[in-house]
Amino acid sequence: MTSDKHPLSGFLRDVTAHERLSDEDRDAILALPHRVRKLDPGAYLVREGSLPSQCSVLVEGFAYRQKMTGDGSRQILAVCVPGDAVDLQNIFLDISDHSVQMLTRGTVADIPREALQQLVLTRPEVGRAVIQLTLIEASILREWVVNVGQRDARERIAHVLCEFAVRLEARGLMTYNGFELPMTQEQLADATGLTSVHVNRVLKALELDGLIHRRRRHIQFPDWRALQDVGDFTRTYLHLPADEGGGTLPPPRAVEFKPNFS
Amino acid sequence: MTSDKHPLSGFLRDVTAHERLSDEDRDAILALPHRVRKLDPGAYLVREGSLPSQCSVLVEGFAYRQKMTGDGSRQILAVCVPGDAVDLQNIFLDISDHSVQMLTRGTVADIPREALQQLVLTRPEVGRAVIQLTLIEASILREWVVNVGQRDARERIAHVLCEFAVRLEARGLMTYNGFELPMTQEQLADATGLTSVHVNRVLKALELDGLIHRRRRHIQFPDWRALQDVGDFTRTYLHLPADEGGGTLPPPRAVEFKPNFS
DNA sequence: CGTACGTTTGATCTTTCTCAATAATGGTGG
DNA sequence: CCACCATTATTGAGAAAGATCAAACGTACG
Repeated sequence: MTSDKHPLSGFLRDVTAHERLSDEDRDAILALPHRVRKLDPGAYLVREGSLPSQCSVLVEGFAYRQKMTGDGSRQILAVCVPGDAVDLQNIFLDISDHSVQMLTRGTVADIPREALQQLVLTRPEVGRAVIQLTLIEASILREWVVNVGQRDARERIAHVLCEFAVRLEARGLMTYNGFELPMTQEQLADATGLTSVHVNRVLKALELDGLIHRRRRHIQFPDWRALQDVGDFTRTYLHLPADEGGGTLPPPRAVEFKPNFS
Repeated sequence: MTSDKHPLSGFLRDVTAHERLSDEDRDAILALPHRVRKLDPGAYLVREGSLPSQCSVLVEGFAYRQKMTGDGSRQILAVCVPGDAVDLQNIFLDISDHSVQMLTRGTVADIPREALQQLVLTRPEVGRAVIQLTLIEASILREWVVNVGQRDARERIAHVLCEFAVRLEARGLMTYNGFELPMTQEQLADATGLTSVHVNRVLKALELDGLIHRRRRHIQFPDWRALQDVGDFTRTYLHLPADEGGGTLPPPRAVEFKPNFS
């Protein structure tokens, strides 16, 4: 067990984000049997072609969904953040059609497949909430198809950065009006259908244009609105609960740079 | 009402494809209240941004999911075939993140949202079956990301054709070892993230190489195995029920061309 | 302190897009 | 049944975005 916090609390927060749940339902979720594991970057949570006997919830760290083509190239399909149930897809399907790997070091909680199935099928409100989670994932996936299918390199990268920013902010994972990009430029390339070389050039260009600010892997957004425009980004498809905002990065929180440099 | 066949029979077949259902559950599905409508090509079944009050099931004809970018280009996300519940996504989500339009003339059956919600939440086995349908849709979507993100034009087109062929065959909609492509080359382009001009050239090339045979919109597959190889196609991601076959187009059914021509 | 991995940059090559024009097709009204 | 119109399909030539190949530079970590 990790510290004082219940490993599934992030998951519970996620599940209840869209759906008020009774205390009973909430307790039932927290009472789910689970085993906590620490994992290194690259470790597999799900392997394409396998039948997983348990469903992992990401507790700390980041992971990514991924699928390989016949000639060995890789498409990254989604980035999982803490709280995400990493393979809801596989609760009711018998063969995993893609893999999930850790992006960073982190910890997961494994829940037996049957326990989760039972919970979802016997508690209608929990069922509804979990269905919503999978539908939102599908919505994000649709936007990825659009991103990779219709936008040019600059737009794609800007869009992905916006998506990360908003999703991380929604879970309070933004720092200094920016975030620690958990992926290499090569992984970013595999997520956008580009080459790492080209990703590098585009990042440079975005920075030159004052749309992002990079310091190591930390990325900040000096002009959040402009970046959204470049990336053709609108947050609706994320189906975030507090969607009254209308599309701004929460409180543009006094754009402060660490004055170390430049 | 159309002829002697129950409008929802195709949907029922779909739902029960992966999950044995009790007679009660089956009756409950067929007893769903619904209204049948005839629609012309281009008619909207769902409009992005709207909150649909009912869920349409496609009875006859084809439809497609679609999303527009800010600069007006369109990405086709999926093609719906008869039997598909066209907006399961929207049963439990309040704002549609994409549109669905008819591809051909056809008929749909509209089911009130609440009726379907009730059915899914109160009958665990039906719930499980419907969740499976949405998960399969997500799986297909993932493969589309891969297709558009990692494959070159020739591979993309070949892959999409293979997917159509297998999905149509699974519902007995193949004729003469081929099918009637329900879309223009421009729509095919929007589905693959290419230009209609380029789609045209690639189709020609595929035909020259003896991988497909075109006669009007009817497409046949003289060398089904080779086409799958070119398109890097494996049917696993479709999660078809009878998945013992291993990956061949059902019975290569005595490759017969209409001897009209060439 | 050196090795492995990630980033950055340059030069060149390909695929695919754009623009533009011409031919088929299918459907419609007379 | 035929002429006509609006789509859709096809083809060519030139432009561009992004890929590929190759090398140098940083940085992190054992």
